[in-house]
Amino acid sequence: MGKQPRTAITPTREDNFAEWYQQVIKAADMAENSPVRGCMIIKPYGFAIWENMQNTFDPWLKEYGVQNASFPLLIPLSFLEKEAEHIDGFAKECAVVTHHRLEVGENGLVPAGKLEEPYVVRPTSETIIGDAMSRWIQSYRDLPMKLNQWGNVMRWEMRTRMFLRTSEFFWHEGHNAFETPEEAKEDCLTILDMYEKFFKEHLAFSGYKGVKTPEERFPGAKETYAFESIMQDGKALQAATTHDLGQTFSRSCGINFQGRSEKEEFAYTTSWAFSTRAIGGMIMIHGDDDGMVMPPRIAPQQIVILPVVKNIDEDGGIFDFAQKMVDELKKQGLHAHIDKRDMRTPDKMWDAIKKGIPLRVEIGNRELENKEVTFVRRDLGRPSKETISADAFVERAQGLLDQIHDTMLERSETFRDEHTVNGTTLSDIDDFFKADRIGLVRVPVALLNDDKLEAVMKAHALSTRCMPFEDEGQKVLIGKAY
RNA sequence: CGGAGCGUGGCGCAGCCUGGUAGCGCACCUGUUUUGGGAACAGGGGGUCGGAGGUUCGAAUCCUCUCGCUCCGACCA
Repeated sequence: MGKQPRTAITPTREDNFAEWYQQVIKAADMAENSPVRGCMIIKPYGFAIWENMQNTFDPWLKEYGVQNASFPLLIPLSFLEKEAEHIDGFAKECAVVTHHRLEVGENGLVPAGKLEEPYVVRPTSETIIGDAMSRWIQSYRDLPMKLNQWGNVMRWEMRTRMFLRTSEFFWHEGHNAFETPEEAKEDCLTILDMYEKFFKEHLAFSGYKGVKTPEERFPGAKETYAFESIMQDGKALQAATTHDLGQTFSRSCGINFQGRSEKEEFAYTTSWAFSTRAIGGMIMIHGDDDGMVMPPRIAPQQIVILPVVKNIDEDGGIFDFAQKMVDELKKQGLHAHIDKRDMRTPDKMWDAIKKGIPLRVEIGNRELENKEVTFVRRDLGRPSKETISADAFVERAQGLLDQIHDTMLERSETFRDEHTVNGTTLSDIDDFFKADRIGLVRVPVALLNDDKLEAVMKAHALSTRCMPFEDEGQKVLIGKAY
């Protein structure tokens, strides 16, 4: 191939953000579309990110007293019917299983064996977990009960986008039950804090913790809390939510128990989740025009070593030298590897760049002679190129990764701050979006009662994102969202 | 579900208007020289044009129906 474009990804973010997003996923080899409508294939490099998220977050849940379990993929239709609001929210997007057999017909296989009662492929599991809880909880002594499952759900979305909205997606869904409403609320806030910690300290996401407006609440919830993040195109992304379900589901599912006062009582339940959508958020927050920029603590590959050799079979000792480094780095728990593929070095470099590997190390004869390495930080690019002794690199590696994380988080926070503007009136909102500015507008919650707000929101395809805790419920963020 | 666009080797496209059984770039394979920010030359393999039906001596090209995908919108993790 001849001249390459200035950036590894075409188009650039500025030129066409949506298309750029797709191209980053493709270039990093994270996922691709599948033969199934709205469902994607998560490729090994993409799935490794999800596995790392699980490996990080799951121990935190266990520490908090949550136990993992697994509930059926299929939910009896009648379960969904139990909760009116819940149905309103999900009925339109349910895949339904109506048969249990295939027979050979004139035009191929046809469904046979019609089910008495259809099953719904779970869009979320409140009802079936609630049903189990109704049997498992008999006494206040059985509370609190904290359950979680890592699994997949299906929502027949009209329009899908890889990672951000697919018909089938992976997530974890937690379902807790408590004796009192205070405990349930406390649970929601505690888990929201865990989410914030996870997103900030591991994915380098900035965001706002806050309460959802009634329109944006989970169907059936008394209150929904969210960690709301902002993407480089100014749109908000709900990265994680916790729902205070009050007694809605305990009443419809029959989660009752004998209380301390010997009376029959209904439990207070919560549910909470984040999904593979977080990967989409990582791309849109951190990615640049050369592709993915992976947050170091979640990166499947943190350090890649590129041996710069003339001939892969005559490396002059570079591989041994590099392998010793890898061994040392691995002792520190770092994910380091040598790219030994039979490819040209420049192609390996671009591959590492597009995959967003935080630290790229080059070792050629120049380095070998002096026991040195040359490294480049993905977040800063070429200007960060440095040559230091191999020993020093091994010593500094963890610190460098931490610095990369800090830089990425700081960038994200700066972006959030620069793209959140304060307003006081409806026209502040209108003017902002009329001027094609990107970001969120923070306005007094009193505006929510203004009759004309709806028209303004509709005109610019806006929604209320959340009422940030930091504003003590006095302000609401309004903007576009994924 | 409304609007727009598109389905031709793995990917991106041209060909279609003015029918004559397929072409380009990248990727891939072989060889030589290369390899520190996307290599060069030479040779080579691979598609029947989303699907069905129709018109025609003949269809990727024309007609009808259908399926699917992408983007914008409404809905939503």
